[in-house]
Order: sequence, then structure tokens, then C-alpha cells
Amino acid sequence: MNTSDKLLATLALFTTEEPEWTVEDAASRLDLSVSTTYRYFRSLNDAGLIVAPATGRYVLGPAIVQLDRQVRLRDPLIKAARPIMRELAERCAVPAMFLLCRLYRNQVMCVHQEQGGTLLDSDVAYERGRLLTLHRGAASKIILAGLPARFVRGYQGRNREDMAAVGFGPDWEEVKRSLRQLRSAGISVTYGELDPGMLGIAAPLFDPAGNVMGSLGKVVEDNAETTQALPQLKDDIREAAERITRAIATWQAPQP
Amino acid sequence: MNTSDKLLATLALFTTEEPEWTVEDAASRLDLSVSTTYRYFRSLNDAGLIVAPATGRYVLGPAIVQLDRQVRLRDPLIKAARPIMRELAERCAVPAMFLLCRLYRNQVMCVHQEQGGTLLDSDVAYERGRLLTLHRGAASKIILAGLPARFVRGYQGRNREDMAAVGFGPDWEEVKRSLRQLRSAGISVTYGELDPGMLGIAAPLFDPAGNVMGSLGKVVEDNAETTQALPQLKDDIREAAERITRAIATWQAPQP
DNA sequence: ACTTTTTTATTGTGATATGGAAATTATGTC
DNA sequence: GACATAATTTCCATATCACAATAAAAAAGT
Repeated sequence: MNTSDKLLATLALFTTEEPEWTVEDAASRLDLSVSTTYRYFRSLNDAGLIVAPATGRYVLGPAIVQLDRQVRLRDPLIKAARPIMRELAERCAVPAMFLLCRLYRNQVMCVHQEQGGTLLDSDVAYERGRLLTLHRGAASKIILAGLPARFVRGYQGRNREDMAAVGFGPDWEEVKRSLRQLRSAGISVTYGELDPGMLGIAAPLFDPAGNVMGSLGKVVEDNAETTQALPQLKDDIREAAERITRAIATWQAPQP
Repeated sequence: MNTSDKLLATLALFTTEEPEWTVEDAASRLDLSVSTTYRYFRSLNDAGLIVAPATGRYVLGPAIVQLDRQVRLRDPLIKAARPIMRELAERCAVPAMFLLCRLYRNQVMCVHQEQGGTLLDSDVAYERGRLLTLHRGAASKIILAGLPARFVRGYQGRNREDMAAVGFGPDWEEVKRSLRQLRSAGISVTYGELDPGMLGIAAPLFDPAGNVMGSLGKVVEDNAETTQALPQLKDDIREAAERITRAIATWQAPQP
């Protein structure tokens, strides 16, 4: 672990659970000397990545907000998906939240949301920037189904009960069958796994090499109307996901 | 400039104007060797701060989105302002966009927005994460008015024409008078300086030490209705800004 | 004005960052 | 599928600079 990694480990201390750090606490957590930690904090502070709203107490700073705007405007996946998602949102019969998720560190992160129809008052579990497991929720499950079998096998070993609880079955054979079913259907539908009373639908997104890299999802209220429209909703999502996959197939060439 | 600073300078290469970098380009821009740049890119990549959607071409990564969520949820200024802004947005007669801005590197950055009434179809120049000058727009001007005279004097020297164009007057004497007027009024009102046809209103926010640290702003359509309601709108913003300033006066003590 | 805390500067030493080249791996092409 | 090219990592000798402990300064609190 070199200086760069230690500096970034310092930045990584700042989490939702522990958003605020003093130099002393950071030093003892990372097993660094206080003077070294001061040096790191100063560098991060100069870069605007952290700031001290009160003396000695540091939190993430404005540079984060600035960088995030860049991601919203320039990230290739978001750029490819946004117009298609907006189109979905505009010609959307029932109130819905559209989600763009991506695989990140064996978890799933929502990176873009698009609101369709009248606003849902309650927020959706797939909140932008939040990390969720690979096995709960439609947008996660359809990604898991696309990952290599050897990876999923190990994953299943570590999450046996949780996976059984969301319908993957009790053992590897059963899980394998569930995943194969999801993969061949090309779509996942879940009922209230993350948000009670909500219905999730998601289709996979593939990178140019053909690996799953994320998913396009939709969350609607689980009621008679949506149940009746389900086949149509599934087709819409699947078709839109395929369009996004085609759009990102051109990533090898320089972006316009 | 030490290793940490060079690493962060590498991260800082990724801007809205140049969102995508190769190792070679970064190396030549920063005057580093290619192998060192590879090392930096690897560290940033391992931290999730950058990713390569296509081989050799790096862009900002998911860690940024994750960190930004933390800011939205945990930043003390946003935490203090959000409930008050939401309240404003909810009991808001005319369609409006409320802005929370903060001083950052001699510029102004919007860090939170709150929508009031029916949606404005056009976006507002004060977009979250975007840096704007200190002299254009109500939310900026009211901050500039609170900064130390010696700073503003130098600033005016470097931005003479621009400041004259937005009503600060042609020379330092006149500018000083305009700023004094803003400061004593405790509010700034501008007409279409950033968004044509829009009216901006903003009041300053002070840190516990009594220095301006940002502003609370509101953008509405500039029409007969809003012109008529202007005194009320100004009072609302001023009063809400004072409430936020009081809320952040308690920052010395640990957050709950 | 005083005490306490936070932050920066100093310094000699030893760890390690550095850059060039080679080796390896991935990618694209025919 | 073999070849060519590009991307990335590894290796290594050298000098640099990061490190930690202390001191000094600055800032904050009382």
C-alpha cells in the first residue's frame, strides 16, 4: 500500500455511517501518525474533497458535488441511457420510477433515476449512489443472473439464507435453475422485496464485450392495474434495455 | 507538491470540458512519467474514483456517485437548510426553484435545489455542482457583498467590465456603494442575469464566526404576478436565510 | 490574558516513489 | 486463429521525498 492508496483510504473513511472525522480519529483508525494524517487531510482539503465546517471536524467537501455533476453530464452509461429513460418516463401510463443501475464491487448501485407520471411520494430503495446487494430486488437479480457461474456459486455460499428468502431456492442446484430462468427470460420481476407494496421490473445491460454491466429497472405500485399491464411493462423495459446495450456497443470509438 | 497532491491533481484533470483521459495524455499534461501516471490511475481506479468504459480511456467512476450521496445526506449545511427549504417550497404560491449556494474557491456553487409548486420546464443556471462567478445572479451578488473589502477590491480590478454590465457601476467607488446597499438590505434581487425571463432573489448565510459562507436563493418567472408579490417573496427568503444561519450557529458542538 | 486545541514547520533518516525498459497481458485486425 | 498493436504491469537502481517526533505557531475557546 503506497502513499496514493493511503491517501485514498483516508478519503474512504468518510461514509454515511461515519461522515465526520477528526485528524486524531482518522490517524488511529488507519494506523498512521498524526503528522502524516494532517498532511493527507491538508491535501484533501486543498483539493476541496473535504472541508471543516467547525475546527478540527472534517466532512466531505464541495469538490464531490462538482465531480458528481460531471458524472451526471458526462458519464457514458448515463449519457447513453438518459434519453431512452426519459422517453420511457414520458410515455408512461402508470406512475413509475425508472432506474439505471450498475455493477460495482459485487454490489449494485443506482446511478440515475428518471421519474415517470405523477410523483411517487415515497422514495425508492434504489436511491442514486446507494449500494445494494446483488440478490434483492429486480434490478439486482437480473445482474446476478448474468454473472459467471463460479462467482455466483461463491456468492451463494456466503448468502445462502438471504437468497432463499427472496425465492432463489435453498441449494445451489435450485439457485442455478432460478438464475437460468432469469437469464433466458431476460427480465426479472419482484414483489416488494425492497419497497413494500411496490413491484420491480428490470432487464440487463451488457458492455461491448457482452458482460452484464448493469440493469434498467422500473418500480411501480403493485396493484390490479399494474398487474394487468405487466406483460406490456416487461416488454417496454426489455426493449429499452436492448436499445441502451446497442447504444453502448459503440464505446470503443471516441465519444462525439 | 507531494505525491498526494499529484494524485489529486490527476483526479482534477477530469472536468466537464475534458471528461475522458488516457494515461499518456494525463502524463504529458501533468508532466509525469507514464509509469507514474499508470500507478496513479490504478490507485484511483481501485478506489472506484475512475473507471475505463473502454480500454485505455478513463472517466470518473461510481465512487463519486456514492460520495455525493453522502454529501446529500450528511453535509451539515444541506442538513440544516433542507427542511427549511422544503417548507418554503411547500407553502409557495408561484412556481419556484429554491437554491442553496455556497462560496467555494472564489466562486459560487449550488449544492442543493428544492422545487416549489408546479415544475419549471427550463433548468436554472444555478445547477447543483456548477461553479458560477461571484458577480452575476442574485445568489452570487449577495455573497460578494459580504466578503472582505480588500478581497472585493482585487476582484473588481480583475472583473471591471463584467461587474459594470450587471449594475455594480463602473468604478470602485460606485461598486463599493452598490455592495454597501446590498449588505444593508440583506437581500439581492436580479432580473434575468443568468436565466432570461427569470427573477432571482437571495439572502446571505453566515457561518458561526459571522462570515458569509453562502446564500439562500429563489428563482421565479419575471411577470406581473411575481413583481406584485416581490416584497413578500423577499421577506420569505430573508427570514428563511436567518433561520438557516441560526441553525448552523450550533456547529461547534458535535452533531446529533 | 490565559489555556487548550488545532495546525504547520523542522529535521535526519530510511523507506519508497520514481522513470526507463522489459515483460506481460489485453485488444484489435486481417 | 495468428499476428500486430496497444495497454498495463513488473522490475530495478537511484535519489527523492514521505515519515514520525518534536517544536513552533496559529487559532479557538474560556
